[in-house]
Amino acid sequence: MINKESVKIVEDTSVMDAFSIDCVVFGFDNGILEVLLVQHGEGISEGKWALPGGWIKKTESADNAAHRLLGELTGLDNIYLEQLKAFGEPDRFPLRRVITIGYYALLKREDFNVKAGFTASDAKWYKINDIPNLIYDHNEILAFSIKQLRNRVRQAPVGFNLLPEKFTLLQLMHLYEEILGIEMDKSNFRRKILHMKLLLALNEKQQDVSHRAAKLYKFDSKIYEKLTQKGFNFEF
Amino acid sequence: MINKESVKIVEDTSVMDAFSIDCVVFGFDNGILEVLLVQHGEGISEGKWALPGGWIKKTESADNAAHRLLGELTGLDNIYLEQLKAFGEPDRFPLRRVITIGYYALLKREDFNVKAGFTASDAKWYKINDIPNLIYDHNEILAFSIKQLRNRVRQAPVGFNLLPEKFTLLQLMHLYEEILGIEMDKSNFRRKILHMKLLLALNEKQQDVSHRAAKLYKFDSKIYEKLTQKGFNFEF
DNA sequence: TCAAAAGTGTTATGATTACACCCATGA
DNA sequence: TCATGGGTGTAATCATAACACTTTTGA
Repeated sequence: MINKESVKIVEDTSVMDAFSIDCVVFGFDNGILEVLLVQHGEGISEGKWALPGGWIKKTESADNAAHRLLGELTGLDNIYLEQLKAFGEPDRFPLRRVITIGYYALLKREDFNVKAGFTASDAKWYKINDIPNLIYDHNEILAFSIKQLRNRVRQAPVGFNLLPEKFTLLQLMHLYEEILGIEMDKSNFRRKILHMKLLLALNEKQQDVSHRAAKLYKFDSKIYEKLTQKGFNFEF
Repeated sequence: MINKESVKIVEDTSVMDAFSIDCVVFGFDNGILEVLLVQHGEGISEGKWALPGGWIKKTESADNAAHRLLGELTGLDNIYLEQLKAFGEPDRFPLRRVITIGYYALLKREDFNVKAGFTASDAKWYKINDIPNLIYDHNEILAFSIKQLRNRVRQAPVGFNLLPEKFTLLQLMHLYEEILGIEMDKSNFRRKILHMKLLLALNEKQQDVSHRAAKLYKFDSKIYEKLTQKGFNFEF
C-alpha cells in the first residue's frame, strides 16, 4: 500500500519535524549576563517567549543547522557555539515526538548591536535572573546551559567570546564574577590571570573613562593553543 | 493524497528510524580500562564491531532507551549512565538520515560477569588502546566519550562506578592513572583523597593477597551529596 | 579635592611535589 | 629472605586568600 507519494511524505516528515535545534544565546553587557529570547508568532504558543531555534535540514549537520539558524537571527556568521546535549523526553513537545538538540552560543554584544536589531525585531535580551516562563522544556534547557557555561568557563577560556576584542583585567574579572556568581579579589585575580600568560598586553589604554584609564589586553589564541596541548585549567 | 495508511507509515518511520542510541560501556579490570563492543549480525555491516545501541521507542525518553538497551545487553538495571551529546552529521549513516544520541556507561566488571555472559554472547571487551575499526562514526563517538570521561572523573567521583563496592586506595589511584594516562605518587594521592573525606574507611582488609593486606574503603554517597552542595573538585 | 577604579606589595596559610623510609605478608 | 605492595614522614616550593596601600584621572 505504499506509493511514491507516501514515501515522499515519510521522508519529509522524519527530516523536518523530528529533530529540532534550540539555542541559548549568551551576551554580556554592562557587567550583566543575558540571554536572547524570541517571541513565538504563530501556533498554540503564540506570544510566549522561547529559545531561538528551528528545524534541521536533511542535508546539514546539527552544528551547521545551529549556525544557520543563529545567522538568520543575528546576522552574524562566526558565533561561538557548543552543543549542550539532546533533550528527548517523549512529551516535551505537545503535538508529536520531537527530540531537540540544545546548543549554547556566546557572542559579543557590540557585534550583535551592529549586525542585528532590525532582523531580530521579536528578540529581546533577558537577564539571567529574570527569565520568564518559556515554552515546552526551554527553561530546563536554559538551566542546563548555565550549568554547562559555569563548568566550561573554568576549564577553557571560552568566556572571551563574550567580551570585546580589547578588554581590561577588571572587565574580565567581572565577567567571571557574573557567570560564576562569586566575588573575587582584584589583586589575586590579576596575579593569577597574568601568571597564565594567556593574555597579550596591548600598548593601549581605555578612552573616555572618568577614572584612571586601564591597560587593555587581548586574548591570544596562539598562546591558548600551546597551553591546551599540555593541559591547563582555569579554576578560580 | 494522504490517506490513513500513509500517515501511519509516517509516524512509524519518524519514530523508529530517525533517532538512535549508541553507548560506550566502560569497564575496569586488572588495572585496564576497557570498552564493551558488539558484533553486528545482519545487514551491510555484518561481522563488524560496533558500539552497543538501538532505536528509541516512541514513548520513552532517550535516557530510558539507553537504560533499556543496556539492560538487554548486560542484564543489569542500575548502570551509571550519562549522555555525551547528539551526533548529527547528515552522512554518518549510509542508508538514510539518522541522528544518534551518544551515551557512556560505567559498570563494575564483577556485576557484569555475574549477570551477563550468556545474553551478551556477541559482546567483547576491548582495551582502550586496542580498539578496532568500528562502523559508521562509532570511533568518533568513542573518542569523544574518552575525552568526556577524563573530564568528568576530575570533577565528580564518577570513577567509583567502575570499582567494586570495597576497594583499596591503590586500586582507586590506579583507576585514575589509567583513565587520565598519568602517573601518580602513592603518598600524595593518599593524603589528597583522604583529606577530601569522601571515603568511608571500613574495618576490613583485603583477603588472599600475597602481600600486606590493604585497608578497604567505600565511597560514601551521603558525604558526596554534602560536598557537591558546596562545590568541590577532584583535580589531580 | 574627591570619588572611582587602576595597580602594587605583603604576609600567613595551606597545598603540592618529590622524595626517603619502614611495615606486613605470602611465596 | 625477598618481592610486592601498604603505609608514614618530611622539607622545599608554590599557590591562595585576605589585606593594606599607592597611583591616576575626570568631574
